Amino acid sequence: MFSGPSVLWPGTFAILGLSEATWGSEVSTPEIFKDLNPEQLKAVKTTEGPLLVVAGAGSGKTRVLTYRIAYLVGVCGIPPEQIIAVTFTNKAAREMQERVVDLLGPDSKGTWVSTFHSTCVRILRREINHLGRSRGFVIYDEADSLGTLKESLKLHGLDPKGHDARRLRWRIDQWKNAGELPHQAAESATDLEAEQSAEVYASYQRLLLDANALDFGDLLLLTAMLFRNHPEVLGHYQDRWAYVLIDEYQDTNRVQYELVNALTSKHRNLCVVGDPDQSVYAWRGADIRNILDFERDYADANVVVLDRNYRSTQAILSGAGAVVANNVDRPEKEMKAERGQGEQIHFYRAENERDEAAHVIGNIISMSRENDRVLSDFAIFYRTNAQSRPLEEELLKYDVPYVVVGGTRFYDRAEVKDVLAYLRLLVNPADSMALRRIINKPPRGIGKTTILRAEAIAQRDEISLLEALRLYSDQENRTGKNVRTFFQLLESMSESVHDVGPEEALGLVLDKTGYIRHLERANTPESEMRIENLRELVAGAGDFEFTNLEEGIERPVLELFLDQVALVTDLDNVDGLTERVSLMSAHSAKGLEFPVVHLVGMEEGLFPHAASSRDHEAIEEERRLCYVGMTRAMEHLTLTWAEERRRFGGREIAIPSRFLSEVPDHLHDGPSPEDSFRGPAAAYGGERSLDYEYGQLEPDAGASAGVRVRHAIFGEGVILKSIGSGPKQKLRIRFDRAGVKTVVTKFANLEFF
DNA sequence: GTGACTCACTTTTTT
DNA sequence: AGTGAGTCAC
Repeated sequence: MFSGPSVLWPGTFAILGLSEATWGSEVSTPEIFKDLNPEQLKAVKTTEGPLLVVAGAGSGKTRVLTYRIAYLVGVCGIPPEQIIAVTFTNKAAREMQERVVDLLGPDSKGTWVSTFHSTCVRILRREINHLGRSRGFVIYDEADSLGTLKESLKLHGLDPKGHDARRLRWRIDQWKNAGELPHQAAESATDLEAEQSAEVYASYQRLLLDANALDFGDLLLLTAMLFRNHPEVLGHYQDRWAYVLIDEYQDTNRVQYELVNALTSKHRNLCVVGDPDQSVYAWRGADIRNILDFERDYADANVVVLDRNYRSTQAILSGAGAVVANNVDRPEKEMKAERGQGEQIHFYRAENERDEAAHVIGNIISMSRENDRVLSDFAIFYRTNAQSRPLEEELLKYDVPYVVVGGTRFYDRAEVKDVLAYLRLLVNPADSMALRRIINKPPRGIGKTTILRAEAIAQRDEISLLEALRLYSDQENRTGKNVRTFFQLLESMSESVHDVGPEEALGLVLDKTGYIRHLERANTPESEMRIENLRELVAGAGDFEFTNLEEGIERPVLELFLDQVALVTDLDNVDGLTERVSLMSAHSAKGLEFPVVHLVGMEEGLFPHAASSRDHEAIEEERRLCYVGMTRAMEHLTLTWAEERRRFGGREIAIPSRFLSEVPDHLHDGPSPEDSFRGPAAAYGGERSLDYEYGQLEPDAGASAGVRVRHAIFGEGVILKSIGSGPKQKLRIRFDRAGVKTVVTKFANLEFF
């Protein structure tokens, strides 16, 4: 926990502008830096040239970053606006900003602390015209972007349904993460499928351009393009930011690497902070090589290793360390605990997910009564967001206040997206995804047929969907009338919406469209909740307006609001001050810490997740994720697993996670994971057996989703679902060659491996 | 064009 | 178990 004084040293600003030389060395270093250990101090004071800080879990990484900024400004006299610090979440950015202000006072605000994505948005809002595009672009979220991709699939005469679209969307994202434009993707394509995908990528980009929209990947990719093709623009930012700090460097992907490189290639004052053991975003294109190769890429780099852990007890740290030590592809590193041994890690074997929830919540309730514990001391982590439900039910049962971080974003709720889509359309009439979304919400008699026809016209005449639709208003039939009414509605809003803030604009939309009245008519608990959410949205817009009034307004507040909505996540709204138990995925937990942590669902197929058990690298990432989860705990850590779990509506037999058996016995109490192994499933316990040993699959034994099996006729496949139990147990299996089949376990003679 | 119904699929993790 | 897409009758 950060514990710096709120005022650093008297007369901070008296020393502004003084160089370190003026202050001499160690002796005259301001008092506050005595809080740092020698390595941390070195990381803070090595201000010139490239610096890699390998900061293990709990080693005071954020403290180093904030003190470094304080040092640069307060001691070296660097103007705050020449410093940029980039983080991964808005929350981390805000936290860092606050701490810097604590250290240096409000005048340090000129330092730019923000995420890669927000930084890119701000740059693009100023400079995107250099790429021949308009500054008024909108940011498409996942759903909009998937919708757009489906449109482009249609253009290619391909089936836009389900799986393929998602896979392709993912593929395009990977290209963007790698910094590749469509033509580069096409060049590197080695097979027909890749070629075709690259073509779809090209037309997808075309559609985005038509809608004047950027997806998440574009924010980074287009900024990289800007820097590639416009040295004068790059030069401006290189000079502006003479000192660059990057947090969570192990999670950067290739475009981000390129951006960082470009920005720092002139002054070379680059400080990156990261921990290879906490790299958990490879699936999103993060390239662990960025940190592993740092010393090669920057031959003159200084390296500081922070290996003292101030957060966790020895037991927790050793347990987590023992788990991650099983990774082969990992530089040798061991953390030293500064705190005492502490209590053992606790293991709990639950009958099912409800028993698991009851145990965890019971534990929290009884612990909250002792030792001055407050509810915000407690956190529950899981691998997948869907696991929050039984926990929430249990918390509700006992009236324990809690907050679920992540999962469905507030701004992803249908009603919220609808109303925001009206604003988006008003701000950017080219936004066809927004138009599609709201054209008939609430119902106004403009249905599928009309939209389909308008789409065809839009495509043929190369006009926007809105323009195409406008052609219908001349028709003297019912459709024509409905369309006219719709355009009148838009016009009645468009004039005033530009002159008012987001709060009023939302009110206007709700009023004119009759959206709330439509919900009220439904009069169900569901619709009431939606109305409640919309009120929350309006209130949130009011807050946004309020906090953004004093900032220098470069663009209409309404547009800033829409940017923020696109980039903000629930995680950004966690504040440790509220009296609540926190529930979140292990990914969301990164960067946080809690005195008491429960890590639930430690089962094969869940954690490590089934989707990751295919290859070795993915398993290692799961293991790092487990390490991240465990090392969030300061004093108390409980790992739980269930022997049986409801998943996809059916009951499934679960096998304890291999990570459990990687925690040395003497470091934990409670049952051993081996205790509950059923039959030959024991052979499936460790990674060794996963790769090399085989067993015969019998009913109820190890038949959980995600387990790979081999069938004499159908070949290899992966279990999707187990139905029933005992001799009648059946398995739904997706075979690599033969497709999805249902087999009776007893007769199928399956080998698993 | 709307609403009720069926069915398939979902679950990784997030800016 | 719950959602979203697709189908069908009005």
